[in-house]
Amino acid sequence: MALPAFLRTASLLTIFLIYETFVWKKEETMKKSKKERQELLRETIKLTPFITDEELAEKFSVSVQTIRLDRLELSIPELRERIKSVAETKLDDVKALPLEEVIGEIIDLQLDESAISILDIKEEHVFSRNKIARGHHVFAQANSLAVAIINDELALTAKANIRFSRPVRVGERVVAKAKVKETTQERTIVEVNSYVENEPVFKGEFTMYRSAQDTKEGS
Amino acid sequence: MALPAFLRTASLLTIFLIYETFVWKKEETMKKSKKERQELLRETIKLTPFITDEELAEKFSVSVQTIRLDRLELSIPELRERIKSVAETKLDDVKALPLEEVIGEIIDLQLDESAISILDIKEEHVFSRNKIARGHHVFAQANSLAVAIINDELALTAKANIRFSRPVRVGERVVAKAKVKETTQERTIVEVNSYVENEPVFKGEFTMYRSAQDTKEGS
DNA sequence: ACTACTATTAGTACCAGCTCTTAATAGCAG
DNA sequence: CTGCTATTAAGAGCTGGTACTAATAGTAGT
Repeated sequence: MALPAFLRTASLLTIFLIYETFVWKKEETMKKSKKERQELLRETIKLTPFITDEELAEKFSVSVQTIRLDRLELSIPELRERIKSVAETKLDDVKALPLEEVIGEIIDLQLDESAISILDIKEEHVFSRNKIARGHHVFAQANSLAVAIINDELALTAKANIRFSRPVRVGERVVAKAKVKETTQERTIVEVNSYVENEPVFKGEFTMYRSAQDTKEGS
Repeated sequence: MALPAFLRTASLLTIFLIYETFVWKKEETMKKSKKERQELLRETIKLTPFITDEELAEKFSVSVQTIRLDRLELSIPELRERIKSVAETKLDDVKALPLEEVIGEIIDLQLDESAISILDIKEEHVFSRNKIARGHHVFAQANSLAVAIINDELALTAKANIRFSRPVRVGERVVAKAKVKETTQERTIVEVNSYVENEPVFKGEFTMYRSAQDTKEGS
């Protein structure tokens, strides 16, 4: 993962968890020692990189200057640089091919035509009992692909008709191939077929609503 | 596709290609008309969003002010805003990752009869652009419930027919109610209806294979 | 030729969010 | 009481802008 240095050691999961919560309580009333504060500072910026010195100062109940001194000592770049490097790794990712809101890695994308993504089934995708992938992961890969293929501001899944033709096991690589079957003004029908080594495992027809900013449901 | 507006119509591949190349020749010697220039400007920023007005001014051999007027007319945000929105979609990616085991909290379970689960839609479930939940989360909740209701060692989703009837937004609580409709030796048909405050948002019919230790696919 | 209008350019004041530097102050340990 | 660290403050300067006013050039219409 091409993450910038100030983010690199954070668990991605944690990032989002805390990023989400975002309820910035001041770090207690008691003042921390310099070391403690700097450690927390480092964590804080790692978790919520888009935070100004001023906000940090308030959070830790110290002056802005202290925060800047801390950043200097910890070699943490300023906000705008942090934003920029996040944005840059984003562009990197575009190069590397994996895409946004997508489960699975998109390896080919012809907008409004066809797309291919792969998903490696790992332990976290399967039932521990039998090592068979939970269906919703395979569905999510296909659904994500159906969303990604739509070259429009908004794409929402309205309907889907799916069939799992054989179980997928841990270690297997699912290749999903999406093809646009039909396009009307408002909706697009996308067919997704998923395979493990050329053997079909999943087939789905997705009716996607496009653009119309508030129509049906979301994916 | 959660790309910022100023990027939205560009091919991702193209973005990086040109971004990479980055050899900025001045746009000819001849001055273009306003319309031509603005069109090129829009393209240029789409392809290389990290470009300052000054650089653009040089590229088009006009003054910085003209570039700013153009951006104003074209509603293209300033550099720092552009960088920021690219960075934000990057954080979306991080946020979008988790899709755990059992989705939703099961609050009632009558094996082989009915079941209810709730899922609170949080930031990580939605598209940041419009705060609408990604379909696969709503699907996953229903599918998980369909699996849980089966009183057997193994339950795999074989087929599903689903429909999203209205978008679910962040902050809303989805209540999924599952009911067993039909049971034969090998398979069970489960109907799941999901609501937000009694308003239907999702409906699905799941055909589940039970027990038969290796039949169909996984959920 | 005069007027109207568009496009372009210039200049000023202001902003966020910094960096860099100098300097003052508080608190504590030896 | 001295020396040291930590903290805070104050000020200049930077980048990449926004917002606004105003001057100028060129072209078209009458």
